[in-house]
Amino acid sequence: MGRKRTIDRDAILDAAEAIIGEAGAGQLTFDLVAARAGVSKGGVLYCFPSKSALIAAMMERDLKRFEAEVASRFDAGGGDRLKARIDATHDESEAMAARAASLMAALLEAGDEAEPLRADYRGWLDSFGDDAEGRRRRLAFLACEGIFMLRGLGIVNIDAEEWDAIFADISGLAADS
Amino acid sequence: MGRKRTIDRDAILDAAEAIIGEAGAGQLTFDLVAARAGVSKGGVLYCFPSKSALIAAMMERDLKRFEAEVASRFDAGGGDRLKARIDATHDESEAMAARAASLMAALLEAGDEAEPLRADYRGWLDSFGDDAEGRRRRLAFLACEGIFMLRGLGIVNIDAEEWDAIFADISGLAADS
DNA sequence: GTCTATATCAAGATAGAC
DNA sequence: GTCTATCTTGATATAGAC
Repeated sequence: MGRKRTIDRDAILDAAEAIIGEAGAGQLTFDLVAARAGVSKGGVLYCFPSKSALIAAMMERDLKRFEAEVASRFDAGGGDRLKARIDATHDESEAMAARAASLMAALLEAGDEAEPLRADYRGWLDSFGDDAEGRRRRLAFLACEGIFMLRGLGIVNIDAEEWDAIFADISGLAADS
Repeated sequence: MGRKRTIDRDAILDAAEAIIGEAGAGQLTFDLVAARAGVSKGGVLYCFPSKSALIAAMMERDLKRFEAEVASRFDAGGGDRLKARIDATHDESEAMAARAASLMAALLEAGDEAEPLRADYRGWLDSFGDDAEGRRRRLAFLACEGIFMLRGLGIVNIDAEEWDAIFADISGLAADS
């Protein structure tokens, strides 16, 4: 919260998000972001010294939001973190899902900057026990990721009805089979 | 099979594949591809008029290979196409899987050129019935895609043991639960 | 310390020579 | 049908204004 900073990092991230939402990750350029955020290109680069830094920052913000959403459902609900995560994925806006998937894809080449994301996923995979229940819940987790990515990457279009049906099945598998 | 064409399209695709395999999709440039294939940059661009066309061609070739693999397992095995596909994914080389996932990601912005891929996935989703068995098999399909993408995109590292265990569970879910 | 303006360089794409 | 020369855009580095 430094008093000195007059450029608003969040405003830049908002602008970048808007561009991705409207035109896709391929259109994300410093020129566009700068224009949209009302900052000079150099100013953007001062805050985010490379494109992968910018993308990593967007991803980190989204990841935090998503984790907060999961935590809130976890606290409200029955104490099942996996169920909270599945429900959060189910309800996530299409815009946020598309952004998440394309950011994941964009981070592919970014190496170290994707670490928080990798740690999150590795943690989930390690959280399942080796017994029948743990393995069943791991399948539910993977199915949730599978449909999330297929939709987010634009590989399949899924209407609300199919989406709800699939998540009902995933929840069922996580809960009991 | 045009007699006139002296540039070997497959040789260009081989070169592009080699680059992605060694250095990642981010290093794929026309200059590198041309040098590696022993053709001029213009020659490459004559065959593949844009980068997304080149990527789509790589993807289409990989998709054909994969479908052939599935078909061969389907013919040899017990007549279960889903099982054939799950097994083919399980056994797919890490190199091909990484390429497949990063090509999917790269095709994100390519619009129409990803159509064959979309059609393939949509066909799979539509192939499952609405009864308990169909829905269970759909979950197995999605879990298979989930782990495939998470590994292919480099989001999680999975050793052979974990990989085999997961696919054993996926096969079990597809077969009976 | 924070930011703007400008320079540089790589890479996708095009036009036209051969 | 293929290749060379060239254009254009976007990512990044630098110089210096405030």
